[in-house]
Amino acid sequence: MERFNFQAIEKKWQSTFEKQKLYNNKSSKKFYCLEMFPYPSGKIHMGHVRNYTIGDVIARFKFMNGYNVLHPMGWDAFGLPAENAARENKLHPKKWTEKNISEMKRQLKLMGLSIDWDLEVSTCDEKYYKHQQEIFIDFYNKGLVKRKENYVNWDPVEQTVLANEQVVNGKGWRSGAVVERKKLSQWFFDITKFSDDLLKGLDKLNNWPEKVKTMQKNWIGKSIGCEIKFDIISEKKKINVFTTRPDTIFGASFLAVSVDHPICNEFIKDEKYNKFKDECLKVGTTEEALANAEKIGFDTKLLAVHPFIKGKKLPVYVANFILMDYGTGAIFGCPAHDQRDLDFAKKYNLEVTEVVSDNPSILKDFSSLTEAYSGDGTIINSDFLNGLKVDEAKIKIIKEIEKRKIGQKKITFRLKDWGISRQRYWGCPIPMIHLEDGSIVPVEKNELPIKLPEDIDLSQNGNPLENHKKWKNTFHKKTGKPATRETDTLDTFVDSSWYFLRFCSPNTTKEPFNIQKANYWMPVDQYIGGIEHAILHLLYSRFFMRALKKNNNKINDNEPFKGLFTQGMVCHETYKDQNGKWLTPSEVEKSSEGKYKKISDKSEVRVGASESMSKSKKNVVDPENMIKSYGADAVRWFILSDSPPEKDIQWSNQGVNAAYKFLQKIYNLCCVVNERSEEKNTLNKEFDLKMNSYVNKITKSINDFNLNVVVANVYEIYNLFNNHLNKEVSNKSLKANLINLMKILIPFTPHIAYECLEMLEAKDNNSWPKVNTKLVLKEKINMAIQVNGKTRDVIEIEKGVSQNSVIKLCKNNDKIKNKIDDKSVKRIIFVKDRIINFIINQ
RNA sequence: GCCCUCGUGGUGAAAUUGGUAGACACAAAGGACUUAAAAUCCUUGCCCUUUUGGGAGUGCCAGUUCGAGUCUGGCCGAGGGCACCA
Repeated sequence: MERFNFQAIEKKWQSTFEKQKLYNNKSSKKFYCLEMFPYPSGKIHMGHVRNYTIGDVIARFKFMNGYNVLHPMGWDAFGLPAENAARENKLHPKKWTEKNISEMKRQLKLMGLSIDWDLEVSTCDEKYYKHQQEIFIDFYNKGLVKRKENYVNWDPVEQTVLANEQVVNGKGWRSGAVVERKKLSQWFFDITKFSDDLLKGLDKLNNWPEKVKTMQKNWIGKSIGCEIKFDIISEKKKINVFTTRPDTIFGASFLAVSVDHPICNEFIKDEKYNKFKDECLKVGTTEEALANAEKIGFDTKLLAVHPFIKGKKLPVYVANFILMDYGTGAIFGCPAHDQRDLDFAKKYNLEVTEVVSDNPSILKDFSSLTEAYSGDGTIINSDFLNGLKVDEAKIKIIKEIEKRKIGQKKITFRLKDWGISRQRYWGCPIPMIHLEDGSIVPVEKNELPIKLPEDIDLSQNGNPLENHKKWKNTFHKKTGKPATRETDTLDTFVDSSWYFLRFCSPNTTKEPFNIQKANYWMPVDQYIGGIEHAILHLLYSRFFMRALKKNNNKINDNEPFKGLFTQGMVCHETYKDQNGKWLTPSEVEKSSEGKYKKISDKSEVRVGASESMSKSKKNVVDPENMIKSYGADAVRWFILSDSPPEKDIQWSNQGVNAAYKFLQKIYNLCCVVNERSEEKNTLNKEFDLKMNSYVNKITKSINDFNLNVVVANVYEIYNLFNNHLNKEVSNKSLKANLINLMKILIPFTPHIAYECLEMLEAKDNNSWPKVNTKLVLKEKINMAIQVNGKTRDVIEIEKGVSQNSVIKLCKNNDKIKNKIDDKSVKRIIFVKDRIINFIINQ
């Protein structure tokens, strides 16, 4: 028995993997396998290991099945941490990033991935961002870039603008500083132009998780309704209201507007109003706070005229639950059929009129009810709408509103334009210049790239580009007039919105990507990454494809990712010492009694819940250490076993150790079979049949991403071999099947698999074992024999055995025959290859 | 508050989509080998019975069915998402 020396073997095969390309020159079928590229933070973590292992399984599997596989890797290399690190360590962001990239690349290579490193791209490389600037100018020329003055979330620590989605509980998602509101001129991509198309496109993405599609649908938030203009009594003003329930107009009892609504301008000096406004702000903007907040309002004393009920006047309130940036910033309140309106009406003693009923003969009494009725039903108390269903009433009332010219049908989206300006140094410069006359124009394309200056001063606050006068001051090439550069850089989500296209032709210098190559490789067949990018990154990339296609109609696709898989997180138990300080797993050991102790002083350790690995809780394990101790194959094998890839997984040393032991056993099995010489052959057929069945199952499981089931099946195959080693199976059959097992292992544990295949002198190692469909038909199956639905025995029979033959078998079966004499059997249920159930009188 | 997802042994989980519940693995207990330990291998794992057997059992309650982890209704619990979206 030889010891499997993983260190030597992994080193040996990794040099092969580096040269290996997953392109089958025979094949015209393509497969683009992509994992979300990492931010070069310094070292890889277990989340990367899981992500890239899953991707590697798919890439190698598809290659072995005859596809041309594109499997690239790159770096999402711009971003704030580089600037923070630069300030802390006095290391230039570029140097810091380059150092991290080379370190992480070295670590990734230790994993034995089938990455084609010739395709590597880095977003902070001017060869990459040059083309991004080109794309920006193209979008600008197509009218997809806007400049808007807008309130922004200003992070006082980072001195930068945050996207809405980067504000968590009113604080910056990275800095944690309380975010301020500030008005700035910003660049925007006109993503809302594509709202409807982005929504419709989701329906065609059959290989996306439903969860992600639902999140995007909610984010885009299409609602169909109408606008209605209300006249204000004794003033010339009108209030324009948006509603999705125009059918409830006869139940309206008040109007409510946002505190930011223009009509509020006349109250700016009103003490009561300002008090109310402060009250609204105090509640905060977080959703949770608002949900628990009481509905409050400010009575403007204005009265609006009900457009359909003669003489009816509606009080106008300013209410804390109305937002200016959705719809028109004003609503009409129909308390009977909207919960918030009902809460509000009860507080201010407003009228509640029921206008939709699920049972018109029994009217609801909303003076005692606390729940609004928002379901379907028949319209009542509503003049010409009476008797209609909700949907019919909506159509009729909108027609009437349009006829009277007091409003019109309107579709609203919640999706907002994508603000792309960042007041930061370490990002892609926006290729625009400001002329003295105030106009802003793009630079000439032949001036690109607009490079980031390297001599910058990071010790000052604010944007280093703003402070760099030499870089900032320039000339307009056409007119020779002095100009200043735009000092905003692009949001890093822009960088990651087209990198998958660049991978198709990473070295082309003429254009962002070669269209023929992009049309061949795109869309990405399988994209794999974390659920945290469910909305932004994926939505922005979908927008980019559409915008690029608008710019160049030779592009075939408008969806970048045909298949999406979101893997779960890697978790670990948490440890605290006696003083409540977090401990890393490497500081803790398990004693022989099963108790956890601190290694340094043997004091007791409190074990906490398993949570996703984070630096703050110290429950992290270093992938490189693990690879050093157990080998890359064992780490890969363990991270794929036990839990389904989409669920969280718990990292444990016991688990990875078990994986390590199993690979050792696999290696020993190969040694044993390789040295065995005797020829026996009575059981070959049965053995071949079983192996064939496993190959069939595993092939299906990989296609369905049930990788943990594959691992379980491989354990079963190992047990099968172990059981047959001493039986009469010829070594020829054992060896042939063992070669197939090793081929199955290539995507999972490539080093040991190739090593064993070499030992077994296997040929054609790049093809996946073929399933013999004729043998699948001959497989034996276990059939349950039930009496009154209870399983009484299980028999092994061949596939396709008829009902009569099975009944015969049952009548001869010792456990069954005395239970099923002809008189008592009432009915027989027979499902071929599954089950037979005898229903008997009791 | 709204939306989505999920509840199976001590643990991670399987279950051919309505057909043998708990595959496979981790942990545990017992045993074999060993002077010993490690490594390795075997056995066990709810209740009743000495065994053969029999019974209960997939969060809870009901229903559909010859048959329910899977379908339906109601309840309870956990996790995730959210921009009070009119």
